[in-house]
Amino acid sequence: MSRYNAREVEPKWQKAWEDAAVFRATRDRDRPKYYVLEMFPYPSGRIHIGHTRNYTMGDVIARYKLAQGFNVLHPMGFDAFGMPAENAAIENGVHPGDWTYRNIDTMRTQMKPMGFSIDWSREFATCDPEYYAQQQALFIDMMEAGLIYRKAAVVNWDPVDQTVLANEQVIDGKGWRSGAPVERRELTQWFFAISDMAEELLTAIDGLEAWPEKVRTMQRNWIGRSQGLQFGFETIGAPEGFARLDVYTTRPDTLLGAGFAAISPDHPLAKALESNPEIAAFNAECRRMGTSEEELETAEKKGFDTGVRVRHPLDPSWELPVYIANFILMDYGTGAIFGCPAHDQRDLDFSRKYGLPVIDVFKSSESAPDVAKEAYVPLKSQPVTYIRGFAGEKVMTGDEAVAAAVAFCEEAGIGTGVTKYRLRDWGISRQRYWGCPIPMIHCESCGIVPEDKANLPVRLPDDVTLDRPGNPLEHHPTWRHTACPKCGGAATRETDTMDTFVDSSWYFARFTSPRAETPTVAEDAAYWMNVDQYIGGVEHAILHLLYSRFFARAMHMTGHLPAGAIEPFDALFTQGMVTHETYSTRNAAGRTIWHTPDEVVRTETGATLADGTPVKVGPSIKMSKSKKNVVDPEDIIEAYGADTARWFVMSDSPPERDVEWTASGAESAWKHLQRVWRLTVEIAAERERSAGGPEAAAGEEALSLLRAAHRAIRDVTADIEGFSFNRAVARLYELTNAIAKASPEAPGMTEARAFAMRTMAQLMGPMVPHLAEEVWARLGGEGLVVRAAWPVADPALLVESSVILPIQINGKRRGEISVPADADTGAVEAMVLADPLVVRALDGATPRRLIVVPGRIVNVVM
RNA sequence: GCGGGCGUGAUGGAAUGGUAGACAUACCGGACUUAAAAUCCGGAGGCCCUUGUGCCGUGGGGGUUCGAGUCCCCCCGCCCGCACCA
Repeated sequence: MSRYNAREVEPKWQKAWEDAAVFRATRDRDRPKYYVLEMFPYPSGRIHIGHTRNYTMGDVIARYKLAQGFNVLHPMGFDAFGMPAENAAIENGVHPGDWTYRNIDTMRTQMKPMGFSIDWSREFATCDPEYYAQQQALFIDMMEAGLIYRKAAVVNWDPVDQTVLANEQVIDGKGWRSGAPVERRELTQWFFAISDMAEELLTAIDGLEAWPEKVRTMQRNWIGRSQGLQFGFETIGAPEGFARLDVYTTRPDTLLGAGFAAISPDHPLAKALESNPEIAAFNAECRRMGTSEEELETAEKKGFDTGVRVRHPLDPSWELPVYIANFILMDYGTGAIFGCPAHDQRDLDFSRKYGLPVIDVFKSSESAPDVAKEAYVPLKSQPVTYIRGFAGEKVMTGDEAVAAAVAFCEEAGIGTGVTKYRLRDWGISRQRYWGCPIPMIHCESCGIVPEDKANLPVRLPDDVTLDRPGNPLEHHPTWRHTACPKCGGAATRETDTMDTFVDSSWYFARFTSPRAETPTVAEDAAYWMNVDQYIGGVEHAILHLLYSRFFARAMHMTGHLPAGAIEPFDALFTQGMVTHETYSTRNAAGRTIWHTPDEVVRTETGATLADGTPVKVGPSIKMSKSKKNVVDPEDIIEAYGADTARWFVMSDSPPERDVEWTASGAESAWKHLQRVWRLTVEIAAERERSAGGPEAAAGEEALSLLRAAHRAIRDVTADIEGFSFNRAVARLYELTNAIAKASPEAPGMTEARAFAMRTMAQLMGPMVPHLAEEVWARLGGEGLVVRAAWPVADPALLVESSVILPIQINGKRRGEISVPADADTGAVEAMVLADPLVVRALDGATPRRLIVVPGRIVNVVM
């Protein structure tokens, strides 16, 4: 029997799809549209198996919706600006653009044999001048709409390389290349005013019903709306101009538990005190830390007593010390707090360290002892007993107490209730070459003015030197010199480029009219938006998705998107990552050397290199180039074909969960597809033999197979709708087993088997499209299976005549009973009570309860 | 540190609060074969020399319920994000 030859079959059908332009998306008012999008890749070099999994998921949805009669848009592009291209340029002397476009070519070449239903005519890369020209136009429009401004912000500065470092380039407080201790430095930067939309972005989350709850929760927490009290401490011994110290607290109810006040090292008061050399030194030490929140929060808590005192707002005779503390963020609230150690673990740790008092404000109940071993931090919704309250009842919830405290303080003129957000404005300035130039011009007489739109794009120069420190655009000999678009005088260009997150914040809208001379085209955007199904990694749950939601609103405000598209992603699915074990050895210098999976031989006890050197097997983590734990899908395609790779990544693991890659899985996927193929050839031969003969009516066994096929239609459809691809695969295994077990000579079986197998071709088509076409064609399917309408289960073939109910006695399974499917509860109860098993168990007694869950279970409670 | 998630046989996993382990991998046995591969058929959570209408079993401990892998509380472990990685 001939083997299924993926190498021949797959290109054949890919050509057939291309010739028929099956995946070309064009506006068509007569068909409902469906826009499915996977987060586009960064062109890092090669596709890895994680991409394969991601795009196969999108492809299953796209092909399924196509079969359901939708006009499907399924585009692909490249998120092509970013640091790796510059790093490659520095390390290998290649131009970032050459490196990027070469990678894009490689990755496209790797993706095409996968047979994805992508409309490649819409492809673009964000580094294409045609794309970033429109991004610059958007920037100018957003500027005019008041969504962009400039302010000073803190960056990581490498004093040796004279460059700004990304957080990931700061390792243990040192620059990754220079090894020099990183400093914090202030630069004037461009900002998007996303925090102006904080409330809108927060409340609109409620409407995102087809988003995972966890992503909605993360976004809510990120925006971090809090209600609290802002008030001013009267200071004692503070420098000129600091008579008041404003603090913000979300727990004003704990004011009488105050132990100290603390300010950020970046607070103006902290800076004003730097004439004291000790304070200057402390602040400088704090500023040696990186800028990431994680680093600030996990660093050892340190403080410095400034000597300044503040008066407690409720008791002017009560003085509190003011510390500078390294864990206070200048960006949140007022950059100053009061510490309540009894009810905040961090404040407690701090108080212990510096010998500050700990005063309980409330307890869990009237009788609870006064304890201060551990900060008592109950949920704000939980009622507690106040022992040092000053407003409201003795027993109330934290929420009630906060409201009462705010009301009291407003009444007494101590402070005001305010709503604050954790969300900060989005700083987009990057002092790098390989990004979208910010289209602004600095003119001595006109100030900062936008470039004339007619002059867009502001192109990146090709001739740059990346091997010297600093921003390449800044030290390019001519690029920055230009004429002021307003007065025509000599002026200089902005040399900062945009954060690459900007590029990915509107690409989904660009796909609706990718070649237009404007960012979008109204009719196209109105027809195709929103993205009906967006698919991507959960690592983008916050930033990318939040920025995109902001951008969609900004694009609506500036006339580039319709009002209906301000929430651009109707449904979101976050797929898990593909992980793999890591393998490492140490070299003579003790440095860790990583090894790829194909360099390593697994043994029973561990792993070794080919030469027998023992290898340390590390945990299975996200595949990354740096850890070398990557698997190249090309190897699998070469050995087994694209369908095998697609089938494998869809089977076994639920798509939202991480999947650990193992080599054994691919071969079993291939075996299964071979089995489907053998059955197809067998059935095709049976049909040929019986051709022209009288058609036998379907007997009981054939009917049973038809029933199995219809159950598969019902279940696979539900599983695809619910993103349970692994279950859909299991259902298809069951159908294969049913077809294989059916006796070919049973009456009517030839056609029943052919029907079941054609159904299988349709149901597995979204996952293994090439094999599906081949099966479909061999068994008399009409046209291309990719164009065939999705099958519909016949309800008459789904009903069973009887069901088997397990019988529980006191919650433990003791037996089962077969009852007619249409028996009502009373009839089932009677049958259960008459069952010998139950009679014996009851031994003449009357059951206390009899629970019948129709179609599921019976529980007899004695 | 903060926010979010996950934890089920040897393995990947299945299970609207209702028969735990579907389906698959690996494994064991059988058929076919000179043999092997491939293929086909079958077995299988653990325990007991009590084989039963038995007991135990979904990271650990507690709770709600007629009934908990699923809901609630506490704990442990792992993973993701933390604003200049994409």
